[in-house]
Amino acid sequence: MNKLGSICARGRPREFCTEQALARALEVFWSKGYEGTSLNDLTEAMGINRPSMYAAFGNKEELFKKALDLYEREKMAYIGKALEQPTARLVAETMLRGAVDNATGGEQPHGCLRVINSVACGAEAESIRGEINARGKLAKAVLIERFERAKLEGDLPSHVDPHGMTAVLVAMLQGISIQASQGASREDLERLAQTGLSMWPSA
Amino acid sequence: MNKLGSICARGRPREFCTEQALARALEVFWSKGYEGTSLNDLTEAMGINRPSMYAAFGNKEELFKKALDLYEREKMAYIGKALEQPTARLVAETMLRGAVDNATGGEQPHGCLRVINSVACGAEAESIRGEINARGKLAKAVLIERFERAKLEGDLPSHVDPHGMTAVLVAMLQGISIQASQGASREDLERLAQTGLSMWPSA
DNA sequence: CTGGCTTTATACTGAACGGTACAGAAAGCT
DNA sequence: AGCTTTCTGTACCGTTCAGTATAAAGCCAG
Repeated sequence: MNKLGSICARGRPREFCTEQALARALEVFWSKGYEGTSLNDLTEAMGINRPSMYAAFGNKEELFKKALDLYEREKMAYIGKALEQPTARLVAETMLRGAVDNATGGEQPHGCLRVINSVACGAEAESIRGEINARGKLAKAVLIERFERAKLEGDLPSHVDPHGMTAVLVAMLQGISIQASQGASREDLERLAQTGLSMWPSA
Repeated sequence: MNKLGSICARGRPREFCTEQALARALEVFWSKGYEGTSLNDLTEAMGINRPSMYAAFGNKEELFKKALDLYEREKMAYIGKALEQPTARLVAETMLRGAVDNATGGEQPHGCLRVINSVACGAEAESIRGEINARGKLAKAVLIERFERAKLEGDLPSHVDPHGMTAVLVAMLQGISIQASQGASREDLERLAQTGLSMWPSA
């Protein structure tokens, strides 16, 4: 034990930065999806070899979840900002613009990590899909609550259905994600967002 | 050669119905996606063994494309009906309702075969994704043309952007598909469609 | 019946997958 | 120094994948 009680790094020190490696892993998962990413893809992008990855992150699934946490912290921050907006319309506008920015931020447009993996393929990814759907359900509930408040505050007409409104907005966000991963240009997506916004009910 | 020139089935006759087998394969692809479906899944569902499948359909990829043809012929017929509707609003309504019906037709709701596989994972499915995106692009072009006509005919306001309108409608259809595959109920999806329709611009 | 043709069924191939055993290398502790 | 602890690199494990070689089974024409 160290006399000073300091964190003593015994044994050979790690030769890579875990945060940087996680960021690299996120990039790969983001462009290829969970199942489409192999351990070779990951270790190559992370610049480490397999046992190091297992020691640092557990396994492929845990690595993905940690990458997903990072993704939500960094790339989905606009959702938090959106919910703080004063009107329902501004909530929607902030989310739509955030989704477009997020989808077209990289070299070539690619869909939201969540949306991509919520429809993943094999039985291998069942747990991943469950995790993502749970997080999505939570976000939906928050949006519904926000739109119910908007009705009370009068910036959403009384005839609208908050559940339906949320489902439509989420559908637009999912559409942005899918069309981006299908190769839509930034202009295409901006027209989608703009038109969707022009259809938003006014109080 | 047969004297009568009739189709003479030489050799051992096939013991299964190809159309029925293809329909079974479609069911599996529809619920598991292209990459999520293994040859074991397929042959088990089709009730035949591997070499029979290869002899009858070529390989997994060709089998999928034939299943996709069948899917579009049977399950996406509503798109043709939609385009024939007299107004843009009715086009949208027919498509939205058709998508909801299609997604909730089976035992449990599952997304559109196209949407599911347009975001498929690995490099294995690159060709599949290309095929699907090409077909989707075509459908989008037809919709844009339809909405341009609607503007000329005056049942869509002059300020709307047909490209944007199409992208929004397609996003709603994709959203229906994704939310269905995430386990949304029929009621959820109907509220999505209803609310989306209530936002449709009136002439 | 015999020979030719096609579908069956079994069992296999090579490659890729996620995950790991093991030996060597690099640091701190006593 | 010598020991312990942790990380690195290689080489491997068992499993699953799409696809196929091979031979038996079934049907026709002659």
